[in-house]
Amino acid sequence: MSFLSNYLVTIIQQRLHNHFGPLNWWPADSPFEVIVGAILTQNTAWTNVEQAIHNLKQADVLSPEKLAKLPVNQLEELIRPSGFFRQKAARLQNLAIHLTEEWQNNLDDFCSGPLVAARQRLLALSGIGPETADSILLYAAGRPSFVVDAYTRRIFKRVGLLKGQESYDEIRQMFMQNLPEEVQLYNEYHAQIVQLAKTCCRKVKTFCSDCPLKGVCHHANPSI
DNA sequence: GTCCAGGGGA
DNA sequence: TCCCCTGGAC
Repeated sequence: MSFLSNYLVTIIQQRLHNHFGPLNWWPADSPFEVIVGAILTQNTAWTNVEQAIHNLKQADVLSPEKLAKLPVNQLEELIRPSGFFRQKAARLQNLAIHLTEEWQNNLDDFCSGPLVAARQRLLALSGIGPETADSILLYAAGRPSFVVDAYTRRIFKRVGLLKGQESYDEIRQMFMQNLPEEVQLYNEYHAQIVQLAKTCCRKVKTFCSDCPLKGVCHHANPSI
């Protein structure tokens, strides 16, 4: 990996941290709630997910045992605000049944072992792709697996570090090969990326003049 | 009222 | 490539 990638990946994290301060993700009361949130937030704004999780708490079904037993049409109604509610209800229930039947609801065991193996175990489940798997590993299990999302792609393409055709795993490797393997660093970095994407580095209406990456990013100043 | 943002599967 | 869906912005 080039010196330039290493320099940019590192300095961007520092800039974002200085600008936003520590963000202390993931906002949840338990590891299982993180897992549920990771599935519900697929292709969905977090505000919609909050309502769905609120509904699950109100109904007192936010545990693998209860989600496994809940009639799926009831689950669909509870999570409806998060969108794509039919597929997400099936995904959640499938995961809850898997955890209950194969892992005795022991999330530590489920996410333990070599990182590659734990990641494969997650990816084998229906409805868990790379981003959801890495979110669960990082934010529910506290394991050093960098999360890549649409925001990461957008920001680092604008910065000039990505062309746009890279695969998920290539981008993940770019971060992991250029950063020390620290859970807290991965945790904060992804949170900072999301924060930047929601404030300055939005999809269409950008606010480059307010951006903490001014001077580093091609988008704000194509002459760099 | 229309549009927009946003992962995974087939 | 297309389908799955919502709340919020405009």
